[in-house]
Amino acid sequence: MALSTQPVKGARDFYPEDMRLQKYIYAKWREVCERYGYEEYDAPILEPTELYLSKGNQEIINDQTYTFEDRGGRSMTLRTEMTPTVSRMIAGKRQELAYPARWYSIPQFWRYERMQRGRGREFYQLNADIFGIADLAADLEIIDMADAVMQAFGAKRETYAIKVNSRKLVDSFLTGNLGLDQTQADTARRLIDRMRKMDQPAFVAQLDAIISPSQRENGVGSRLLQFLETPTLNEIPEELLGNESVAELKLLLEKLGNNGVTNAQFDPTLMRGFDYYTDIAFEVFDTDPENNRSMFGGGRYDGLVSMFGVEPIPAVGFAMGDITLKLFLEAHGLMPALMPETDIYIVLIGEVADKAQAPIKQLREMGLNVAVDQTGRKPESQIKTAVKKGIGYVLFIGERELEESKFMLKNLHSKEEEAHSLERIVSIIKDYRKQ
RNA sequence: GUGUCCGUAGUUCAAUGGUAGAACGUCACCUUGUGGAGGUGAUCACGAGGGUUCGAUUCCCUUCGGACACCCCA
Repeated sequence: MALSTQPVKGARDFYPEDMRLQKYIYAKWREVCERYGYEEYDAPILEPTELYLSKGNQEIINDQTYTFEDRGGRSMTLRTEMTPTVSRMIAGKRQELAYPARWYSIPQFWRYERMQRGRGREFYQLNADIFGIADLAADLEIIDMADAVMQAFGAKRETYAIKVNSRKLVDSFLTGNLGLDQTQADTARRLIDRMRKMDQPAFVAQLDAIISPSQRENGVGSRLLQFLETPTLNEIPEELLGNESVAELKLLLEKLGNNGVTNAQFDPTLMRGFDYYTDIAFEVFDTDPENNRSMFGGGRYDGLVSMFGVEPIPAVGFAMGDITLKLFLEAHGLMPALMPETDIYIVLIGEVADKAQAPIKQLREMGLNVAVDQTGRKPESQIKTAVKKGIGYVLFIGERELEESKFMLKNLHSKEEEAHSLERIVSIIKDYRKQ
């Protein structure tokens, strides 16, 4: 039986045209991160399984990771997210780093999942984190940067919304104001996370199942519902007016607005998992009703670095995946027309391969990306290859050109052609690149 | 893990219980220094395995792969 030409299930091959888009995305990601002063880092794709276990969810490890034993009997896991890894790196050099540390990375991740739209088993994510700032300023910067990434791809603010919530606020409301115990609060958070996907009666029924009869008599259920339906922070229930998280959220949204990020809004149902986030959390949604999905998000995770047995370091970060981003770009007509990297395709005419080496080399030394056909086929076929590759120019090299040191350059879009010196060719191509 | 749908040339599709066609593509030639048109020719497929059957690409089962939803989403 023949070997399969397909990539492994759930993973993608990046053919050159796919890679071109990928490079475009990475370039934008890098550009924005570096504009905010973030430095790029990377780490191994393999981590010891304990790194993920210590977060406490055995089921995730068993069912949703690529985990195996290496030849030394160690349990290894292909990384499924970057936050534990970057926290490990920060913890490892905590004494010598200059804080605040602003780091970003574009790693590949593997999750053993059932595939569906916008989710494969292999994907890339931009991860950006800031360490060492406990103040709201860090949350502001991260959300502002997440927005800047969307802007860099040409997204209009009405096409996406940034929903913001505070884990601290929700926790203090559930356990403080409503008097739920920790187990109840955890269960309630999971339920709230799904609220937008359920109908109201089903939600209320499940909520009633969580709270005790005496709590129900105290109006716990209806108070929670009232909170969850808060449209804006100005309409927050009275019992939360003094909560400092409310003031922080207000300040955050106000400052975001001042930065021009006008599409950020409070959403009390936003939970964003329930693992390591400790305070502000946010998620960016596609507002298109056809694709009204959460695209990416982030938040504050002040406790994670201390998992390595060192003093905690405050941290805020976000991550956005390449697959969901591509869906967004497609849905909103933001896919760029990408040019091939090759500037010129050399068509050799006659037996001139040897003599053509010198001018070709000169073109490359002057900074052009030059591909030579090399097949010895007739010019027609060579040109067709260049057209198919999407290359902008063809340069003919035959006896005539070599004698005159002027080479016939043909623009494949305009079909115009003219003989030029190598220097002139270089300047024409460099002008073309700028378009 | 559950459910629904789907697998035919490189691609997009068709037909058929009696071993498959087209379009586009690719390659060659018409046209040995010039592409997108046209002509001629060639190339290339029933995902895999098993079952029913005289005979299966077609029906059934399994498996692999794909799409979507649920679950989950770190």
